[in-house]
Amino acid sequence: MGVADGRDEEAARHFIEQMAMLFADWGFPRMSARVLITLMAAEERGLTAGELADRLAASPAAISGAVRYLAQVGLVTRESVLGSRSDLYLLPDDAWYTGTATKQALFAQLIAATDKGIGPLGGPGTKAGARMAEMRDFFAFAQQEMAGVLEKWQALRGKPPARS
Amino acid sequence: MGVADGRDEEAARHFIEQMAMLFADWGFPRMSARVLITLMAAEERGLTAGELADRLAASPAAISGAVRYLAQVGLVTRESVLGSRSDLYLLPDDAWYTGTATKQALFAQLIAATDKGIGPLGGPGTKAGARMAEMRDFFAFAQQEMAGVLEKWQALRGKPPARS
DNA sequence: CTGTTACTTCACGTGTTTGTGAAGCTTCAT
DNA sequence: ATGAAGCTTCACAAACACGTGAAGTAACAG
Repeated sequence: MGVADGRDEEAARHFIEQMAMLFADWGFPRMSARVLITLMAAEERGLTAGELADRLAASPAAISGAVRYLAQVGLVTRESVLGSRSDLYLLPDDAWYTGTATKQALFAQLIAATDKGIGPLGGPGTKAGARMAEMRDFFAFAQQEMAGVLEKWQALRGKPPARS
Repeated sequence: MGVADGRDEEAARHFIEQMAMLFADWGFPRMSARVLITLMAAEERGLTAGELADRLAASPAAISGAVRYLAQVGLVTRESVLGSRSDLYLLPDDAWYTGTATKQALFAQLIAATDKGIGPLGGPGTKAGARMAEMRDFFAFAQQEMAGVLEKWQALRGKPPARS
């Protein structure tokens, strides 16, 4: 096959920017999103900060900040290269799992907050209280189900390969 | 029962602001989030724009904008009151279902974009292409599972009540 | 030890998002 | 008709996030 087996740098750039902006809508800082997608779109195993700056035509400062955020939420890993001061940044294998799991924390916050609100609103007997209780239940349900979905995915895709 | 059966306006206010900001993190415009939670926390069946402006100490303009957004994404309904120029804004019964379903559209966009990217990156045979393909599969899987979760919720909670 | 490379941190300029005040419409009351 | 209440729209001001340039710091090379 292989109609499209030469990489089209021009199109790749455009694609990266598109995807990155989609992730930005999803809540990522813009440059972090760009770095994330650039790593994903790289043939290399990982990229250095300098390479990222090059490919994105961005300042080292911007890369630094972007990478810090990504590392914090576990979507990027640092690997120091011997004999060079450049670290290599790479995506963890379970990037999507991690990314989604991170969102789970927000759910937990929401559930906890909702629960605390029922009292001040007059208790579960009031309309307001009842609405809050239902919301809490919905999100608790969703959270639990999501966890199940992630497990299912790992079972389907995450396990089989395991090649060294 | 009834330890907390008087509504504590002070605490309620604080709670509303807290929750609203959580929803804002989730992607809502701030004022829209506040309106949403205020409606949820109200004993009344619905509130007018004026009442919302009062309770939130915000300008009518802000309410107007906030409500427009919420109506657009289906999280609020307008009901005109006879003999008054004020419309009543209320939450649809399936607010959470709707809200979550709305997010599904973003997933679809992401999946489509990812799929389009595989070609420019050199096809599914390349590392980059393979990564994109896996990402597409992950989100497609998640999307499908989420739909199942919503159905399950409706079966559990949505159906039973149906009191007039 | 000195120089160079590569990243990080800091202070600033820019653009976007938010909410306000004022003016304009529309609908009900007189 | 005329008045008035209630939204909505518009133009602007404040707050914030973003990314750049310049200065600082650390690590390897000679």
